[in-house]
Formats: sequence, structure tokens, C-alpha cells
Amino acid sequence: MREDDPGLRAWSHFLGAHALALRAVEARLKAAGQPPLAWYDVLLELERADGRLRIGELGDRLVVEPYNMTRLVDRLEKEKLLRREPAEDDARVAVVTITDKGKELRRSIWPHYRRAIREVFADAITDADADAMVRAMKKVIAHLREARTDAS
Amino acid sequence: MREDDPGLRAWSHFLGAHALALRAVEARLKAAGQPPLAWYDVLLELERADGRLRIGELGDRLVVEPYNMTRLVDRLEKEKLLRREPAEDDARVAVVTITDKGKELRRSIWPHYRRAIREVFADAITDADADAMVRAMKKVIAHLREARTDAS
DNA sequence: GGCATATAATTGCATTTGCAAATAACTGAC
DNA sequence: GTCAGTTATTTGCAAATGCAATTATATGCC
Repeated sequence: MREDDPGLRAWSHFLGAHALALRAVEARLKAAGQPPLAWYDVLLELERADGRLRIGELGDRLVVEPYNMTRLVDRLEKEKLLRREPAEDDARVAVVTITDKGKELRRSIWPHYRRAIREVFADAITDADADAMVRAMKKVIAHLREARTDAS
Repeated sequence: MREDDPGLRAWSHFLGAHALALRAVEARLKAAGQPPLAWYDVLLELERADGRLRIGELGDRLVVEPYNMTRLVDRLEKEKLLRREPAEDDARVAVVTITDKGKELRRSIWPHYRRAIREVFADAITDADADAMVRAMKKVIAHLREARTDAS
């Protein structure tokens, strides 16, 4: 019953660690009166893209389905953390722009989030573990990102 | 803006890889006409525990909140994959027992699930990567499981 | 240009999750 | 034995998610 293939073993530990760690991080953010992680992700991705991004592109980068991205943007827009604007070149497209309030919120969340990551995750492993994880995770990400592109 | 602390970098890759991989695995299961992963997890955990487990214990092991565990059990019970029974010694407790149908479903899901894990995750990394991941993930899990126990 | 097909975003409806409260039963102190 | 406090599970309601359309626009082929 117990799995001995290294890949399968890694998968099950991967899921287990993720569930525990994410729950603990979200709980800490909430305890500190901060918004959910998804909000931070959106704001960070927007800042990284110099403040403007199409909704679809945002969804691709954050691994959020388009219909969920629409609604996540709805919520942040209602809080005036970002704005929707029509794209100039393509009328189907909505471009999202981060507001000053959005930038400020992101900055104010970060210390809480960073502390949570450290306490929950980073403090449990060595830097060498972390580097090894980055290498492995990058391979998985590349594997899945390229599979998404090939139309065959 | 980009993070250079190894622990924080590992965290962000960890989340990214998880989101992509889980989406891909769930999509494959669905395409193969299989039930959601959560059902498999419940059935497997029950089999590992010789078929019987309290609802709360199941929730702890699967990292599912009690109110969600109640409802997940509701759904599987409606499909006759398991049964609820009152515990003999403690009338507050509901014990869950896997049925033959449940065992059979778990066995029939596994080949699909295993193939999905391989295609999505395991094939992208080396055995050494997998072993390194297991080591790191175990540390995170131990860190969070023991934190949960200490009442201080 | 005109039409079939593809793409971006959104929406209605059903399912699932989260939160706070309710229910029921146990435990320990007195 | 009784009561205060704790624990296991469940439930009502609100919020978030998944799925299957729908809308609006763009693109390529004739």
C-alpha cells in the first residue's frame, strides 16, 4: 500500500506539506487582519508588470481560471485596489491597472506574509533544502508551462 | 521586488508548482471520468487505517476542517462508499467504515491517478530531486504537525 | 465585404468552502 | 450527582469556485 517510487512519494509529501503550510499561512494572515493570499498575489503580479495587465494574462500567471479571475478582479475593483480599463487595440480585452491604494495595501501585507512564510515554512528547512526545492519546482513548472503552449 | 532569500524563493516556487500540477492532475482525472482527488484521499486513508476511522481523525490526517470533513463524508456516504456508525465508547463520535464499493472504487481510481502524477509531476524531475523534496517536505510537515500538538 | 471560426471576458446556476453558532455528550471539580 | 468547561460533529448562511452557456469582438478564408 505504501508507495516506494520516489516520484510518487514526493507527490504525496508535496500535497501534504502544501495543505498544512497553506492553511497555517492563511490562518496567520487572517489573525493579523490581512486580506486573503489571492489578493496579495494579484497586486504583486500587477506591480511586477508595471501596474497594467490584461485579465487573461493575470489569470495565466496566477494559475486562476478566467471566470474566477473575472470575479477576483471584481472584488479588488470594488475595494478600489485596481481599475478595469478597455484595451485600446482590442475591444474584447479588459486591462487592469493597480491603484495607489492597491500598491499601498500590497506593501502593508508583505511583512505579515513574510513572517508567516518564515514561521510556517522557511524556518523548517535549510537553505540547501530550499535551493533543491527551487530546482525541482522549476522543472515541474517548466514541464507544465510548455505543455500548455504546444497545441498538438 | 524579486526575492533572494532561499526560503522565500522556495515558497513561491512551491505555490506555483502546486497550483499548476494540481490543476493538471484534477483535469486528467476528470477527463478519465474519475471522481475528485478528495474522494480518493478519504478512501485511501480509510484503507490504511484498516477501514475504520473517526471523522475528526480523518480530517486531521487529510488536513480538512471538521465542517468540511462532515460534508465530504456526507457525499461519500450518499454514494455508499462508506458508512457512518456511532462509536461505542463515546456518543459524540462518528466512526466511518469503508464499504466494499469504496475499496473497489479506490482501486479503480489508482491507475488513472498514478498515471496523472507521473505525467504531470514525477516525469519532470529526477529521483534525486524527488528524494530531496521528500526530505524537505517531511521537515515542513513535522514542523507543522508538532506545532499543532504543543498547547503552549 | 461576408461568413465561419476562434478568443476574451462575463454570467447563471449548482457545488463546495468558510465562518459562526448550535447540538450533543464527555470530563473534572466540587 | 451537578455544574462549568471542553470536545466532536453538525448546520445555516454567506462567499468562493466550477461548469456550461452567453456576449462581444476579432481573424482568416472565400
